[in-house]
Amino acid sequence: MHAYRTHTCGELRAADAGHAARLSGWVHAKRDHGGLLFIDLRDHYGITQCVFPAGSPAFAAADAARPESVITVTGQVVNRESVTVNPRLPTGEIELRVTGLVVQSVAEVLPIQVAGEERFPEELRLKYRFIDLRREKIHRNMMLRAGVIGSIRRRMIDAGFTEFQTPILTASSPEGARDFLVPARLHPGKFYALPQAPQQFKQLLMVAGFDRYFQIAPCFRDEAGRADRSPGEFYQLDFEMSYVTQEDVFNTIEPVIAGVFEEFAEGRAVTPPPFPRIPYDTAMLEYGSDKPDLRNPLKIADVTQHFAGSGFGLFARIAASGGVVRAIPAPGAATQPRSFYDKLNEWARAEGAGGLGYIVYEADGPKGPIARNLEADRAEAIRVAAGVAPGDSVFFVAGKPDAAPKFAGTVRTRLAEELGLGEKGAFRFCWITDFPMYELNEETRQIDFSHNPFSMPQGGMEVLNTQDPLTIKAFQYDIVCNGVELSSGAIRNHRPDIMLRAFEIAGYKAAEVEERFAGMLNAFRYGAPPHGGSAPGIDRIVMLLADEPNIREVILFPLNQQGEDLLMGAPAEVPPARMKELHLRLDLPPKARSTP
RNA sequence: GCGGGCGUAGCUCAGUUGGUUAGAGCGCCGGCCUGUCACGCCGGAGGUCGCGGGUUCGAGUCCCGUCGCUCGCGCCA
Repeated sequence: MHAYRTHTCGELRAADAGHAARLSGWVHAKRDHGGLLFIDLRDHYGITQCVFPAGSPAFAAADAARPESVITVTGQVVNRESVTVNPRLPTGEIELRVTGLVVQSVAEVLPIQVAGEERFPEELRLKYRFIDLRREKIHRNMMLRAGVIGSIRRRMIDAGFTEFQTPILTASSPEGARDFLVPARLHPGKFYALPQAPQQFKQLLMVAGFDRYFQIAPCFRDEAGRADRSPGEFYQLDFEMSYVTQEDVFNTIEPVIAGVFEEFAEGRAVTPPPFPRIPYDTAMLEYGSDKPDLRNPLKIADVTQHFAGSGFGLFARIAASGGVVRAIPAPGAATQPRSFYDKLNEWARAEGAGGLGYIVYEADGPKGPIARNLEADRAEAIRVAAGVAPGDSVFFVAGKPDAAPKFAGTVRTRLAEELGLGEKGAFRFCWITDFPMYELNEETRQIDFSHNPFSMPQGGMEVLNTQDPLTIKAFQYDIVCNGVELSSGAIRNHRPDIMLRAFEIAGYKAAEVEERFAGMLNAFRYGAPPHGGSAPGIDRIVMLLADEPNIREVILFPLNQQGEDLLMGAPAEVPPARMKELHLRLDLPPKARSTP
């Protein structure tokens, strides 16, 4: 018999009864009945109940076995009597009657428990991640992650993409975040940067003629974490394609994304391709966000014109001074008590809004403080614009054109929650397209790139030379699922002349651009195909599929919010000899110096 | 960098208006129990109430400072 196991702990069935078997695993739970003792033995594959009758040679060893110790048990597979069958275990029809037990490794008292569903502080879970990862839910999350990555890889290869590994030790990339730097021993005073994304490399691969590239790519950014954003490092499905339009990119990647989600959806609905394409301006109007959650059926309408010059003075004045009024429908809310409206109004003030106006459309006409001062035909026009019927209400957000639409989006989310309108158990995808190429920096009053400076402006060189920069759209797009931004991508600017002009508009001198992006610009001067791509976040995809609110639940060994690895003790100081070798000397702030 | 929340036993948490010896569940240790499956029952050990200072006859509780964790803003696709 094999030294450790003839079967896994998830394998034995009624058909194995009567046979000898050997299992190895962790002591998941132990139930001592005096004359009879049970051990639930657990491994990666499942749990098998092991029985130790009183007086058997293994009984004493089982009695002494500690939870989470690793043991090997040998015995006979026996059918359980019908009343003792456990239908919740796949192995529940049988048990192992143990004749021999060997302890392979003793576990000390555990800082966190594996069995059960108690919640433990994240700090402890990360410090003892190797124990935490034994727990059922997170163990399953990691297997889901591996399955998702495998599925993505198969589907990308089937779609004609080739996987390449791009450098980890590289130069600072222009993504906009802070770089992680690595001192170069052979070049005193110089540093490598870890890639924020393989952006330039994948574009160079297109110039090199590989046509369709992808990579499950590690990306490094020295920025703070969030619940849905891993600090330090994360993974993207990075891909790029040559000779494509924006629609070609969408049509190629949609079946991959939808296919992966369907494969792991477990009954949850998935938007079938083609995903809705929503222009950025429309998204900001109708959803008040550039990452709308389409499970929420509510759509915002602009009703500024209906309040302009109306009898409702407050909104009329806002409209007259260049402000906007947005209407958010509240289906069926006409029957809500007054307290419902008061509560929301109070909430809106707490959120920093002036308030939250509303009209209740009852069967005999519009009601409420606004309706009392508003002309009947205007109230009716608003009802039509908001797409509501008698029995519904409409809420209003009024204010400056930059802030009001976004708060309308917040109200849209809150109303769907209050009214229980959000679709459950579904993955609703869309593309947000036509992002503005430039935006006005409020502080400096200068024109900045609003997203990626390397995307192609819609209309090319001509619009750059003729159009107001703030009205120019880029071939830039995001893929959004359930209000989560999964990726951003673009058709790239592969023309050095257009790129230099695009940078010139944002205030960059040609010499500066030539120097900073020498590698890519140079490559584009020797025959570059039109190309584009995107890079959906792997961690966020798994997070959605695992239905986890926190990205660290789908990462094996995540850094904490302070960017520390509590298990391995990183970051750490380095010995003086290494510092000398690297020609580095510390110049610490007073606070860090006094830290032990 | 800024703001909110939290910090009491190994873990999860309770602790009233400031008042005697700070509690419960899980875990741990010991005992009982032959059909449990997060077994059950009895008993026990275990506490610098994050840390420092202050107010008070008296502080887990009030005040100030500080540290840590977490969520959010800034930052970041």
